[in-house]
Amino acid sequence: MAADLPRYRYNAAFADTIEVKWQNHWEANGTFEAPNPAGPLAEPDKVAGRPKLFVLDMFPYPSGAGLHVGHPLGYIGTDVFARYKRMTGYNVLHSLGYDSFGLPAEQHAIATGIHPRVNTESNIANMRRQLRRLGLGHDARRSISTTDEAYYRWTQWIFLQIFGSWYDESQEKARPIADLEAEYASGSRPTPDGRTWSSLSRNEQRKIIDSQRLVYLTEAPVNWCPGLGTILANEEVTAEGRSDIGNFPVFKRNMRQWMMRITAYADRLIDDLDRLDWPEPIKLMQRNWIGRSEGARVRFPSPAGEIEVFTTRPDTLFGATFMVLSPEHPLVDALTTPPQKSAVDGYRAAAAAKKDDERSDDSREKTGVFTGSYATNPVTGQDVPVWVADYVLMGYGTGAIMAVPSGDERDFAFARKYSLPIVATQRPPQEWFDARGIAANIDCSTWPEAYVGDGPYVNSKNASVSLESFTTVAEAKTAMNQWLESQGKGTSAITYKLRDWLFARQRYWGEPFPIVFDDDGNPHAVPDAQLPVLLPELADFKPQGLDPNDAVSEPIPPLARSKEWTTVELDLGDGQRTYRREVNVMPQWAGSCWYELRYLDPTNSQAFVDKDVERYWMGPQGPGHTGGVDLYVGGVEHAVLHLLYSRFWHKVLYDLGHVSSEEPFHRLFNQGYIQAYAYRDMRGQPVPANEVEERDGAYFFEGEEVAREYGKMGKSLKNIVTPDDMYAEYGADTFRLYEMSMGPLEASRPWNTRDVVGMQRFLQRVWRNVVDEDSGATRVTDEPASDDLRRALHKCIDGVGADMDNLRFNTAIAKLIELNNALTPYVTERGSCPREVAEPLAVMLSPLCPHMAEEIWHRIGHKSTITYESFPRADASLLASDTIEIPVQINGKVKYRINVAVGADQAATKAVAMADPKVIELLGGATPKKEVIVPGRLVNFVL
RNA sequence: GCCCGAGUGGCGGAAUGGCAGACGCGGCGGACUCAAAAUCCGCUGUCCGGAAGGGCGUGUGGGUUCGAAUCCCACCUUGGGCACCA
Repeated sequence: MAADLPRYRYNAAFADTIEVKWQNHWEANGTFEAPNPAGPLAEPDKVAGRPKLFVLDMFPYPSGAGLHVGHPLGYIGTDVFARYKRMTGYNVLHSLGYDSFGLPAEQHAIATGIHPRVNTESNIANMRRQLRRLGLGHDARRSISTTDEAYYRWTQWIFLQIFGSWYDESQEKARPIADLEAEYASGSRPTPDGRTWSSLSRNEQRKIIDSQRLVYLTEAPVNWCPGLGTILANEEVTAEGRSDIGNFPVFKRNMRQWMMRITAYADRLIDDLDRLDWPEPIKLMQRNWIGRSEGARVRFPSPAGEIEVFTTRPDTLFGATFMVLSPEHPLVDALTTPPQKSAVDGYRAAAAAKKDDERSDDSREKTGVFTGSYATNPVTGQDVPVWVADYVLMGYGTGAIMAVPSGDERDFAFARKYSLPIVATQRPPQEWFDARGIAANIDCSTWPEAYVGDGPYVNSKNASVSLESFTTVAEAKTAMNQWLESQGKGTSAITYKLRDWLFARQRYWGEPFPIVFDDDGNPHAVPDAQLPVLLPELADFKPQGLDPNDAVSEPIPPLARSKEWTTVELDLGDGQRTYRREVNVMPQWAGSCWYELRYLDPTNSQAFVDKDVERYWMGPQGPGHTGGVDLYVGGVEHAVLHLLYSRFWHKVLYDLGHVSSEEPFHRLFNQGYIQAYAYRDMRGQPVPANEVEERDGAYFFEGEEVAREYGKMGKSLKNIVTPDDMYAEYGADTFRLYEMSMGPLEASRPWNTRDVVGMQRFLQRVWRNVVDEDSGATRVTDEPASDDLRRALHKCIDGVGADMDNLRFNTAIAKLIELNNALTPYVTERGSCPREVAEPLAVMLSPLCPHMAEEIWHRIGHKSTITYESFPRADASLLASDTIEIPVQINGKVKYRINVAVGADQAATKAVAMADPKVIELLGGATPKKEVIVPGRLVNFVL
């Protein structure tokens, strides 16, 4: 019965009382407000003399479903780290804002008629409430939302900075577009057709300039769904080429779109990865996404004109025995001979019906058809047949390849299937033949597969070039590239998989473009004084649905509906004129490309961030350092897109001199995910996970056996557990502690509510050791602790500090539990708790469970917050003991343990071992063949 | 198909070349209680054995080493990512 419980028992109700009390106290006192060196939040005297630390969580979307227990994992981790670092003297900036534009709010608005802003703001309010109750030490003044007009004013401003720039390849940086125009005007840069700048019409000049901007309009291939009136992502298109929603036809076609020239930064985005403190797998994913490949463009003469291919292996050109064109390649018609026409047309029709990822399925057998024509290999002069195959995609390289079956697995399989010639260009090493059980030879008819790697070149010379003196790919590539260039048959080239970023959406709930068009269709920047360009109020947020089968219609986005908004009178230097506004909006990525910068200076109305403030929090920390956020924590799902787009925007801002850091995120840490079990009944319907019982390894719901699966938490799987459930049952401190104790931060793990109670029991024991449960009085006294307890304390301090530095909160918690387990019998026996243990224990606990620590801190007599107390330092003299127990092994197996003096050398250690009666017995009079004695570690006798 | 992770008690995990299983959950036994809950104490990898003690054990099979959960090779399972990228 609750009435029988001690009045000051630490339980959920009591935790709720103190947690809410301290959350209110911290808020009222601005406990976590971080001072800036300059600008509106400047408190220079508080900044002086402290190192800085900028800790950042990935920007959350305020979902209408609210948080489940998986969401705060990273937020708790960064909070523990930030709180720990405050205790070691750092000026820590930690805040959290909301990435609040986006599709779900818009779809909610379409469904309900409620304005997306209303819905978005209530979602944010709910998420703020859930997170506040967690006790996160955020600087609330810095919490911005991308939908704030004061925020997206600067998103638009940055867009205009990018729009107002071009990439100067010679300087390898972005520069203002005015510089480019000045170069044309002065004649230092020739115009494309050689006419003088001043002889061009204004429209001609505009075309030249606009085509070089970092943001530009171009025809780009998209999935156009006229029935929905919008463009769809690949994943929104079904295998049948219809829309997921509404089942309307989808047409793949080119449409005029805003693009961002991220490809201009491809090399820097790859190269600067080397200077970042990121997990290697993430760097690898970015490198692969950018996909830099160095090779050559080679031209093969053919009856239909030259066919250009890109190859990464120009050194194998002598082995190119056929060519393959993508079915969409423009020369296919001209190359197809009359007898082959029906076969080629049929193949092309079949390929057109397939989706790219289907064509990209490597397990699928390669298919193709012969065009009937031959091209000429430019190094051998031989005729090579030209085929069409759907595994070659038009979107990559030139849409045509030279096939070298001896050196490429796909080409090899294709050549075998269609009996095309295979000529070796390199001799594989002997081991290669041995491993495949065939005699070494360069007759590929005996080879079971292609050979890829270094090896002496064979069959690789003509009258003017020979590769046969080379043994490595790199040397041969260089030589072949030189020859191709000297003969005018090709050029060395680098291609990238990365493509420019499609930056327009036919939606309502996004940032409007600060762009207007004149009567000639030329885009102009909206003057800075007129930012932000606000979203117009609308009654209906849906894109205009059109005739579902009209493939050539143009989208009518929601913003186009407001006639008084789309038309605007402006004076852009040519007098007052009428312009029409851009009616697309920006993608959700825009707002998340620079949010970390706004946390630094959230209220600045003069600049997106004060330069001194940016330099302080994010500037380079030494020569060659990129600068950027000191710790960025988030899930691996953003490995490519968000992290690449933000890096790109940041580099543009750096080039234009707006920021001092070259990279936005210096150190990246990928947290794991919390997942959960879900259960389905016989019909495959999810059943409530919290009502499932386990018996003998099987699972039952209402008496019927159900199947268990493991995966995400979600409403539809009926396995959601929310932070609110945890606050009600255990309190925030227990919840925080449990999430941190489940495993290392980077690991994914299953949620198990049943296990949470262990952390609550731990906090109860701590509480009871310091406070009398019946009276609420402190049990802390100034009596000194015993030597043993003091040693346990310092061992704990030493270990916990190291674990916190390395984000190893799970083992830090285990060490704190051990200390408390040592303290418990001590307090039970004496009825009091030594202050010299209670205080450091409270301080060490405070990053993890700040409310209880703050409560204890005040109950034992302190008046100010525990937040800025110094983290305790271990006394080295108390860490060492006089003797140490080490194992004695016989043949590498532990048989016995001996105690030796700390610092004993090999001889002394051996002497102790050999003198021990048990060791003598184990040796049984034999003389060891070998003795391995590692001082301080072990003794091993090999008999 | 390719790339990158991960496989340790009944469960989450600890140990990153030197004592496998810290800490927590669960389970078993005990104390307190009329009883139950809560709390506290003890035990808890597995096999053989009455015990003392011993054998075996980190997905599987090999290898390196005095010594391997840890390093190397091959395979299996599983999670994530994806691009036939020429």
